[in-house]
Amino acid sequence: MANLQEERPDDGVELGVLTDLAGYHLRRASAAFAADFARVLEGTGMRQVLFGVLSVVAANPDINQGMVGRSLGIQRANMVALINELVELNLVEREVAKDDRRAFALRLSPIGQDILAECIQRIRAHEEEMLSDLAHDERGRLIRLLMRIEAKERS
Amino acid sequence: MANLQEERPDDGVELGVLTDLAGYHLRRASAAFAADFARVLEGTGMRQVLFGVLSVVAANPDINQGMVGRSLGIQRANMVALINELVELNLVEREVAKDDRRAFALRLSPIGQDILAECIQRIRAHEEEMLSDLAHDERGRLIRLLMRIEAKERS
DNA sequence: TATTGTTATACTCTATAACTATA
DNA sequence: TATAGTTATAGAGTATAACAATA
Repeated sequence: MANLQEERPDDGVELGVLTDLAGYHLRRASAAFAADFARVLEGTGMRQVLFGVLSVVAANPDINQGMVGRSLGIQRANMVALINELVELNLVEREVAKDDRRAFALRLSPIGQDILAECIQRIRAHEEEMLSDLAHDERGRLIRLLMRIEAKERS
Repeated sequence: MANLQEERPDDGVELGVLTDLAGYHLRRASAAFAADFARVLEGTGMRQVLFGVLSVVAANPDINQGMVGRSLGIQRANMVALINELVELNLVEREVAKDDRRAFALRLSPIGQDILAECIQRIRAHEEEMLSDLAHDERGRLIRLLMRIEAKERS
């Protein structure tokens, strides 16, 4: 890994060992993305996590909370408030599952589909902006590298 | 030997539009890193953020809180408790700055230097583990890509 | 006036344990 | 016994506004 130490865009402040730690840069890049994300979704009532839930529910009609949570790395307990929020916003419909009366079957409402579509449009523009310095093949390469790191997670 | 880790709890669940969003994968990869990080630093009393502060203070003796915060993207107000914590742990020494009586000059204590060294050792091993699937040139490429995204952040 | 550190505050995200009702 | 959803709770991280001392 060639000398990253020489690339120091900060105001004279050295980052020390952080400079060449992937974990640090992952954190900062992720935070940079998230900070702008809030601005991008302003007015839609959506947040990063809620959008994630909408996306998974849209792609898996009648999925239940637990499975949504597991796919996104969200605890069962923390899913409750998120789903309540989406139901109260009339974005998600929640019915007792026909095959398992403990579970809820989740679906997007028509409004939920509209909101999701609107968010997707904004988010695609946001990605375009954040990744504008990266060539097209670099973007794909980045995502593939990130997926290999995600796969390393231990439960 | 069968690999038990192979069992993915989100089997069959589609992520929808998230699948090819860099922001999503950034978030998940960053979370994967952070989750293991806590385990790696267990017993040292350190956390991701505290380690970041130690690293910057070590690299910039007599730096003040505000500059540390700015370099790491931490608000002034939130730096207070972090520095207090490090001072109470006897890892950081805090003196009124000679050239500016509003500010504190921060330095690592001898113990702080030891703890930092210990953390660096563990973190390097952690990085090695998390990035074991990536070739050496891929790791450098990943960090460079991430730095270009960080640079996109708006203040 | 601007800046350094500070307090107070609030919201989100995350993590755990214990409960209920079904399976 | 195990699982789906729930409640309660607590700890972090993050964000803003306002203040005192100093520049």
